[in-house]
Amino acid sequence: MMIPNRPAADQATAAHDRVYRTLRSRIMHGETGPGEAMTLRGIGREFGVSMTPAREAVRRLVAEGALQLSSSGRVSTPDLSQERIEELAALRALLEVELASRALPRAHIALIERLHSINSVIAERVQKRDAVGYIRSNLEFHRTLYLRAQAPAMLAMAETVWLQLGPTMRALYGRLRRTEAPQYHRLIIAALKAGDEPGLRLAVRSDVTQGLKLLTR
Amino acid sequence: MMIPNRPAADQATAAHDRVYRTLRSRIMHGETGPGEAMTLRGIGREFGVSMTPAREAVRRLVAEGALQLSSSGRVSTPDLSQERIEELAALRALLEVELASRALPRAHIALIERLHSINSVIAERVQKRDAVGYIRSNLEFHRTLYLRAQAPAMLAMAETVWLQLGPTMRALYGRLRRTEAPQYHRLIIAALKAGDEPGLRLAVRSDVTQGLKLLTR
DNA sequence: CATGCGCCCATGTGATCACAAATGGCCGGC
DNA sequence: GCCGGCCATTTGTGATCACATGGGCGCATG
Repeated sequence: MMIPNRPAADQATAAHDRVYRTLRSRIMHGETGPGEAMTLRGIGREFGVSMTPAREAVRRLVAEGALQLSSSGRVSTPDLSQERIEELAALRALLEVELASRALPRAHIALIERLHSINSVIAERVQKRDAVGYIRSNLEFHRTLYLRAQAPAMLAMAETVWLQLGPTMRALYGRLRRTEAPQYHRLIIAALKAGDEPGLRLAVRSDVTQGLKLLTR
Repeated sequence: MMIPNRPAADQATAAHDRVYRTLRSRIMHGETGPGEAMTLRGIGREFGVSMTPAREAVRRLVAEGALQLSSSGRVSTPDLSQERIEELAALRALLEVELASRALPRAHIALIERLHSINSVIAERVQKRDAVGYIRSNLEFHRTLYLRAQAPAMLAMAETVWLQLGPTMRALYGRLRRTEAPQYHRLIIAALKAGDEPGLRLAVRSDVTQGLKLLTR
């Protein structure tokens, strides 16, 4: 039996939460491919915990759609159907356009500069063909903007959609042979600067659905 | 009418799933008030299971926002702030308008008749001052319509919002001294019959946000 | 060589136990 | 009479165990 040492005040998070967060980050940022299987004992072994916290973390991720349970209880990252991907993209558009719109009146210059700097990180990742890094920075760009919307429930929903799309996104951006930062991010920044709400809505919608388009053809 | 919660494809469900479904239904339909506390051992005792399945069910409900964990891990139904309620109402509007819009081209006469019949059940519940029955039938009305949208992910998100609003809804409709079925449901049905999409969007939006209005004043 | 069958082990599920922390009430002091 | 600290009990967390089941792999057979 493990000795439940008290690691003082720095690590207040429970074990299952640490497992949950790590797995969630992996899935959301495309570090695991679609249909990848995992076992509770395997997770427990990796994190040095028993099956109990592993199970709780997995349950939570299943509830968020980040993982799938087969009929026999086996867990794996979901392999999304074409319709499901389109639906999730539509959800992204719906939610993120609204979030951007709500963030617009609160977007002062410091935010715009921060977005600009994240955008150059994205360009860097793109040139290095670093898919995971690209996805991570791309999501950071969006999250940074949406945080200004002061709408935590809505942002949480958007992140849930990102999570579900995570494993698919790597495959998606893998076949995306681009060498420059996404053009629509520049449009988003421009619309923010100009206070142009219709333009912002269009730019966000385009940015969010662009990936889909090159998957369906 | 019984609870048409799920397609009922699986009857031999695991214990934690039975606990989960029961608690979820209770919370969504306003059978538990806001801020109500529960214990894992208590849940286990009620359902005749150990703490393990109770914990899994609770974790899942926490992930969906149906339950809240205090800093010490105590679980309770959330007591939503005013801003949170408004945000969730905005989410309902956003998602459900889209769902209704997608359902419109697929809404044939049988669906409309079914909605009409559910609506008379609602009227009955209203007259009996049966808050839980009212909420249940009201959600059934919406779910019946949205099922036609063929957008399971979007519907799941809408249900998650209903779940989060559940405990608040009873308090809400408790102070709603109405004696007739909601007028906007009739507008929704009329718009469906006429194939009037803008009218439908407006009617759904109005129906969904009406409850909020009488809470904020 | 291909195919089908059966067995073994890996895997998920749920119960129970040990432990630490928080909670709530009780008692004593002021 | 009121307040504060102390202790018993309740509660969540995580480990371990017993059990049923499904999957995969090897072996036998046509």
